[in-house]
Amino acid sequence: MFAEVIIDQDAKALDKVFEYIIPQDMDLQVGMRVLVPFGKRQLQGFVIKIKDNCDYDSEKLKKIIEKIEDFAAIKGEMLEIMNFMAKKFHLKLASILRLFIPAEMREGKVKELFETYYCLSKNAQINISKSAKRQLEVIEELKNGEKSSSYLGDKYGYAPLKALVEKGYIEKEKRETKRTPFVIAQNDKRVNLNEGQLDALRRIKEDKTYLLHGVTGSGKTEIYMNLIEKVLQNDKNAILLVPEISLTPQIMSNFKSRFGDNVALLHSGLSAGERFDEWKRLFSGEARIAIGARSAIFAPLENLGIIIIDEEHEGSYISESNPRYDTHSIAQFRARFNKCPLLLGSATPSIESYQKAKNGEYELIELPVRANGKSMPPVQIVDMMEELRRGNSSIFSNQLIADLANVINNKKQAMIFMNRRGFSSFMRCRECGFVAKCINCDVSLVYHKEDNRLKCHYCGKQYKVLAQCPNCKSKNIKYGAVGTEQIVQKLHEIFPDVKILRMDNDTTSTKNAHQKILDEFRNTKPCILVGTQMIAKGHDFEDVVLVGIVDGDQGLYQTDYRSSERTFQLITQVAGRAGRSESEGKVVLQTYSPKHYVYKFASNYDYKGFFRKEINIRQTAGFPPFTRLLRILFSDFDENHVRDLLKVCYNEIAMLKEEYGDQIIYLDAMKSPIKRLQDKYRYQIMMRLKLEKADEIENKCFEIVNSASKNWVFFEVNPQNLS
DNA sequence: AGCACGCCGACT
DNA sequence: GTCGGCGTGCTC
Repeated sequence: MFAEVIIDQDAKALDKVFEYIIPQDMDLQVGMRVLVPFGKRQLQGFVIKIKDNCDYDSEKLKKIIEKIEDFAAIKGEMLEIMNFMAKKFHLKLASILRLFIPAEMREGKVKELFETYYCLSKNAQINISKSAKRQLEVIEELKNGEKSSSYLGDKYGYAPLKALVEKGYIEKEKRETKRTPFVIAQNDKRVNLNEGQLDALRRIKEDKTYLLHGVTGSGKTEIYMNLIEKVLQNDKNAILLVPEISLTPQIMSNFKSRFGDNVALLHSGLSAGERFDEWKRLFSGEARIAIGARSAIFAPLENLGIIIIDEEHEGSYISESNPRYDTHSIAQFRARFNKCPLLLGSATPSIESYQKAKNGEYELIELPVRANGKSMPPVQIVDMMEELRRGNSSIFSNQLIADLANVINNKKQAMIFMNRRGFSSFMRCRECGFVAKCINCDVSLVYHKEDNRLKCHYCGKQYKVLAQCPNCKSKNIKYGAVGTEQIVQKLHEIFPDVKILRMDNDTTSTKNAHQKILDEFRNTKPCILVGTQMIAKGHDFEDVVLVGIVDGDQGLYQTDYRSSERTFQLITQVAGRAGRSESEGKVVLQTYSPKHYVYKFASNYDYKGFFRKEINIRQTAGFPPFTRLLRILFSDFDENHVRDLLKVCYNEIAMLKEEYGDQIIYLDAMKSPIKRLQDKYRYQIMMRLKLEKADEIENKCFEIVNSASKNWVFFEVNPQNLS
């Protein structure tokens, strides 16, 4: 018998099947990891197939040395996923397989942690002299149940333990320790579902994809819990994906208290060991619900009864580094493989998903009202251009300051939101609000400090920096953005006696910083919390009565076709933080483009209106979901080398135009916006394709690039942000 | 990836 | 003459 093996090395040259002889006495299964001779070395590999005959020269075949584990770490379904991903995302097989098992296993340090426990021996006549005080104390302690050796040793010393064992009064037990991450379990508070929720529950049962469009606070989580409960009752398993940023202790403990040890939590706070333990609990069937960020889609569960992606519009579901994949398609694949529902939930679905729901590709379920019956807080749009004209050139409008003062007087709380993502910034006229855009692409130009130029990230066209506004001739032109730090500082000047907390990437780098800031905020009144996107997620603070969005435009001119969509999503989400309880809430939205359609729809919480407008624009401008953007990234230490390779590939791809004509809407080669990263020079080919032949063209491009380059080249479809 | 083979320059 | 540089090619 022969085995097809993928060598566990992340190199292009090894990205193929190698065949080996299976020794007579070895009972090998597909999906097992093995040690194989490879040239002069011994390497680890994954068995992906077992067969009777071999395709390679049988003289040259070598024997598998040994199995690494006695079980198949990669289950059958995962191999299917591997093939799917390799085709769809153009990835190396080994790099996909590595996603399926915890890092802990791969390093070759599969350490099962054992801990010794002590318990009282059954029917032993205990007779200890009064002088052995410690021993008596140990016996007392053990009457309440078993205790770990480390605990007892620490408390009483090891000598008494040893003595008790020798006398046969207590017994040792070695047990594998499950480092199940500690979560504070709350009471499992069950809520009565409203009619909308019940209807959703009834409908979600078939082998298809559902889009649950439920306004903020409409009780989506409760639906998820009920669906998962039903799945467990049917002896099936479930995966729930949440954005990393939403994996707060509150959310986790909600699920823990509802489902107990059935839940395996996979989040970034876990140590490698903890992650491995949770993986094992899923693998063995001990845990049947995987909850985690995007990589939890690879949970080693079989017989899935449902897959849920919460906040489906979140960009973090797309992996933008190393193995680049998008979670939606993998979830889709697994759901179809298991013939179970895939549920996408969001208050602000992505344009792509909503379009699919409109097409009938997904089934749309709507929850138009909040579970508590309350309406969303009113949004007041403040025209910052008008403020400027009135002589207020600070970052805060008079309105926002007045509202903040009011909050402080009433000993309530406020959140100030700063949308600052990415490192690039656009150019804007301070007088008239003009923003420089590319003539070809109608996206905002990015200001590049190092060569003092404006560039279009979609077509690569460069422009001279403007000294004067072409619209109003003003010279008051601004580049760059305000940061959270600056906001905190300015607020301090205005409200010197008020506690102001900051929460962003800088202040939450340490392990529990996140929680600490939130706890402090919860217990301080009045208080202002200033932060980035991370304050926008699922934290309910009863006394937050004001949400201020300092610069709504930050996201709007982020130079990509999704910027309006993201801005809408963000405003809706941030607004949802205000007035969660009895107190009335309010949102103040500052903008330099008060007439922009995003603000009109967002301030009315009109998702459908926004969708109609946005989908129209996408269609007219030829952006996804009506086209496919393709980015091929080349990088190498040797700049001449990348440039040559780029040229060769570009020329060959350009020839595809003969064959495909206007199917290729746009094609160009350029430097990548980040020209050098980790000492490697980066160049890219950008393409925009019509959908009909997009797969075909993409595959041909891959073939061209793959055969021209000895290194791996990265393909990205509809990239989130270009760098 | 990593290891050998191989074909060029400069050293005891 | 030989030692060692790294370019190229192979690993079932």
